[in-house]
Amino acid sequence: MPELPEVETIRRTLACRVEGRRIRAAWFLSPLVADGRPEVLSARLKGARIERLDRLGKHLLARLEGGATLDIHLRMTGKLLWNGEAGRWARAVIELDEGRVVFEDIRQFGRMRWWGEGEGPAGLGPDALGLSLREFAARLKGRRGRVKPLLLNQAVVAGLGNIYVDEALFRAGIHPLAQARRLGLTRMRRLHEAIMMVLNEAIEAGGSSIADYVDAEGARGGFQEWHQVYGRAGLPCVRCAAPVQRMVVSQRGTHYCRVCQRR
DNA sequence: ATCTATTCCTGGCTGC
DNA sequence: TGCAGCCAGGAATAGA
Repeated sequence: MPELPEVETIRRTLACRVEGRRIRAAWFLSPLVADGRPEVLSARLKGARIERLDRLGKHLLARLEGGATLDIHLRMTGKLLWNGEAGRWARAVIELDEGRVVFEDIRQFGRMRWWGEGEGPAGLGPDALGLSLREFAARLKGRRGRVKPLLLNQAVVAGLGNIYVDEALFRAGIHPLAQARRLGLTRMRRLHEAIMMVLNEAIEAGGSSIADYVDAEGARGGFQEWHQVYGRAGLPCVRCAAPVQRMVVSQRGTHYCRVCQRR
């Protein structure tokens, strides 16, 4: 599942390949194109130069000459492969003046969208990476609700998903069902630090490869080896040896230690 | 505002 | 070996 560290790793492995290149041709399969018809997107992209590859939360943003943006969201199983083959799971191919980008997506949840000049993905909070403690605390304090659903909400903080929320909450010693606005400054600071640490370490490791994720060169990530709770239900907690618990929160598998994580 | 359930989708896994 | 049934979950959506 590409979350912030995986999308950032893809951005880093792809940016040097596509920045400055011109799009010769592109095709897309429905329903990949979120807003409009695939052939309209193809026509818009033809001949455009990619100035820069940015990231906001889990969105990859290809900044095009003239101010438009191609917004790419990988959702669950989307991959962007540099010079990949247009095989069984290809949903889009973007041919550049040198090389090509193949979008593969087994489960077809991924979406691409065109934004005109001055437009962009709507309703996103600030990117999780580089978010200050002050702003982070303010955004959680102003909300009712439990901490895990809030951290998963992209309008609150952009970029966190199921894996990194579980990992950050464990490292901060906070229960996923804790009321966010009742977290004191100490625990808020610990949570902020845990998020930064987990995201930075995961980027350093090239992301987490549970099943499908690979970067633009086809390389798997290594951070799954460092997961402390995610996917470890029933195994001993790395801190206290009590079995890691699993429950469902917001329709998502939630992994935590009932000894180390307090409400 | 916050919550839950539903939808999309298919490879991989479990159990028989 | 085959097969049915379930599971994984990001985000949009509807309804309570």
